[in-house]
Amino acid sequence: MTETVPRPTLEAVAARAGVSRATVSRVVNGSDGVREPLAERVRQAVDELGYVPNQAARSLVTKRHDAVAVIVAEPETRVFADPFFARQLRGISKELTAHDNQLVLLLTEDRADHVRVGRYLAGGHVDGALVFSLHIDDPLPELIQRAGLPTVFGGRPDFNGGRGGVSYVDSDNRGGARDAVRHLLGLGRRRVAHITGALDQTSAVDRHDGYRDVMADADPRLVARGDFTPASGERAMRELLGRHPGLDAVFAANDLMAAGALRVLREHGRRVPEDVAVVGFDDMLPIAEQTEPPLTTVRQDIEEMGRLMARLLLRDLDHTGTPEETSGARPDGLILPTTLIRRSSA
Amino acid sequence: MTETVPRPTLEAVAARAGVSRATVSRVVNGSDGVREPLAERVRQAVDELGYVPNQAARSLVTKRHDAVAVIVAEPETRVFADPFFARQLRGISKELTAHDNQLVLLLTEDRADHVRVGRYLAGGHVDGALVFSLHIDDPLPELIQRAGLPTVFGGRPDFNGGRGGVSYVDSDNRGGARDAVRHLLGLGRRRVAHITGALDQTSAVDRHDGYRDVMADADPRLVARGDFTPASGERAMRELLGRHPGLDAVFAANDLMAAGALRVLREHGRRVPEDVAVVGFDDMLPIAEQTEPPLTTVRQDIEEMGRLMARLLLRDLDHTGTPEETSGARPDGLILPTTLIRRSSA
DNA sequence: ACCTGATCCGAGAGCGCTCTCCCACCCGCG
DNA sequence: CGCGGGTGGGAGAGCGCTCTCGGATCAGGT
Repeated sequence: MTETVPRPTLEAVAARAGVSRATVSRVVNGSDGVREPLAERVRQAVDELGYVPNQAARSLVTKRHDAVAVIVAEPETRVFADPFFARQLRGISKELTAHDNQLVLLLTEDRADHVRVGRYLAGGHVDGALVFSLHIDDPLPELIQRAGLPTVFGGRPDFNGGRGGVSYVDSDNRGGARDAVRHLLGLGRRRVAHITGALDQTSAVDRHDGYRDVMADADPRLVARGDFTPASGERAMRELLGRHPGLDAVFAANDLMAAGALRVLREHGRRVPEDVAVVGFDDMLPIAEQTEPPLTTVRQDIEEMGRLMARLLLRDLDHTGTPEETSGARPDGLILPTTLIRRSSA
Repeated sequence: MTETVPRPTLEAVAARAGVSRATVSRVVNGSDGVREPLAERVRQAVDELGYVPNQAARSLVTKRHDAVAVIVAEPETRVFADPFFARQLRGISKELTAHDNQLVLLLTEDRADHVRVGRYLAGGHVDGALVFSLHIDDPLPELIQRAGLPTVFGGRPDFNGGRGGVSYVDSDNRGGARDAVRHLLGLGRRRVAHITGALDQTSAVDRHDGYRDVMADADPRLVARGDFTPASGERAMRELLGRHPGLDAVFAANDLMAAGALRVLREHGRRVPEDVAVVGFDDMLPIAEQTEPPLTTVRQDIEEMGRLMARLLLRDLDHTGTPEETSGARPDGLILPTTLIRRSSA
């Protein structure tokens, strides 16, 4: 059926244009040193034959692959329940394709996968890696750094030995949390509670820190621990209501938990926002818009985050010519601003 | 900092083991014809040097890449708002890595991207493609098929000239819809309305067809058109309520629209499920569980779908040796069963 | 007119691997 | 004890490209 037509080679193009392989190569790769009439003839031959360079042959000699790995650690299914992943991927994809790089996706679940990923990276198939490590003490980040590939992390990683020189992109979780709490204070609320996320993730820790920055001397009983799931939001809300019935506001570390909290508040006859104001985090759509009432929340530009990760990495990869600059001048972390989205819940 | 140590080559391993390159190659690729004492010596040399084959050099001669492209067309952002994409990707990823294949992700948005994708596929970087085309009359599928690569589609594609021989994996949208409607009838409902999805997608068409299979002679005014968004669900529900106030059940083509319908029903003082029973489609979490009341819906095993797509493709790719079998015996479509998940809304 | 230098292009090596020969060796048989 | 078939292992070509190097060409200066 589909006859596998042998693809034209550099040689063929050269023959047709009546030049040497070297010249065709020069034209194809856009290097100067080929005068106009000749260059045009080559370009025409390329078009006529529909020539496309063989990437394998090329990287065999250049040692570049124009490909980067995106590694997503997802021991839990939860990662996949939210739409962030896709957004981030899209940001990355856009930036990558704009620079003619391919995106090789590596999804990992367990230790066995880690080994595989390590081998893959060491195997020199890609020029760099973009890594999403969600959990503190995840061995993956270190493992990857040790592979010696240029790497950018999504979300602040937490290395045991903070060696510095780790580049990453993250949202301003702490600042966003501060904004959320200040907004509640601005509404005249004084007993602002907090439902934390899973504290084995830096984002949850940072949001909690942001809350404490503003509510430094608040009653510690105003803080209940959640794990980012809706059920944990409900549980935490009940807990808070039980031990601190007088609370007049809640800042949940994500929208899912905020949605859970909302349900419990309604159950208990508390009106939102009149009796208790609620603020979430993420602006996870369509959830945040669909709660009752619609959720006031902290938005992070997740797609931009992906784009920046890719940009950072690509810039690193271009530094091939200057070995001296490679060691110093590394931009450690890049923090993206967040925006408070005001809906009806606060 | 990270000294780029030159990776050991086949040559180096051969030297260390005291054999020829060919022998090492044989051992590494698991082909027989190397006797045990020698083979062991080679394996040891491989370990000691930490040898990893250079994929570029390998595919240069084998013309295989052990990589498949996953192409996602997403002219609209909507695709990214739902978690399906990620699930499917995970299914694909699992199957692929189990067979030592890489996943190259290609996200497209507009015509320009189509050209790029076409070139990429023609460029022979991957052995096959997995394609998600969401819209009828999307030019991408044809374009990809023309590239001559083995391809499997996610969701029933809609070619103008139904040439057959197109392999795809899809959920049993029609059967699932029938189940949903029959369930409503089983509840004693008689005036069952339907909110369609965007009818430029085969999934929406099929679900609509399923509804009509069961409600063949229903009042056509019981059908309102939506486009899979929550807002369209609300709009459609209002429309239905307006022109057919006596309806006692609604089958929405997805959960997002069902959630919108639920809100409108509440607004109008209709109790769910007492006055109006509601069934959705997708079992999109966490939405489906979080509505009030929790949604009865049709679940599709989205991860399995991804896995099957990959499996189908890989099987196709293995058929390299037998050119005769390639033309015939192609499994056109694979339809996955759906399950009705009973919650409180119906 | 001759030399110098810059510029353009071609020849050829070689990237790391696979795979087809082909030779050497082992065994069993006559 | 020699011969043939079978089998294990090596030699070497070649996949399609890049890139260095050197030769040719051309211009300008003296």
